[in-house]
Amino acid sequence: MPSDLAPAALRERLLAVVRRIPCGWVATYGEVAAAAGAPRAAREVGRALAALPHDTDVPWWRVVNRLGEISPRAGDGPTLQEARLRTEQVEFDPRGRVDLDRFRWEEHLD
DNA sequence: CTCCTGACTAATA
DNA sequence: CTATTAGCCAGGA
Repeated sequence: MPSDLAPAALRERLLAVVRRIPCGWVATYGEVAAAAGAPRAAREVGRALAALPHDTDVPWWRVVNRLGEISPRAGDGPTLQEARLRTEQVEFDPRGRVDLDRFRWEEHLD
């Protein structure tokens, strides 16, 4: 597998993976990176999502961290992300976490 | 070029 | 459970 992709190309590939996450499912940053062929690019996933325009077609809200939590980011809170996931029938624990055993999207199930 | 930062993870303590 | 350390890698100053 290609491990040395141009940074810009990698970003597009990561976003392409996110676009494939079905409604009602979530994926972790590490999963998205691995599916894109760059298992060490989890941080790049977060950066790519942060740079998305408001009118993007990329379902950025379906990406959570390895614990099933909405990763805290600078600025405004993650309430919008949680609301969008709830709209898709994704459930949250009292701790504010998604049960990855039930809602984690795995590429081979695509 | 170096240095710092971060929507990440993993391993310890 | 929390705290610390380390590895990671693209961007920005």
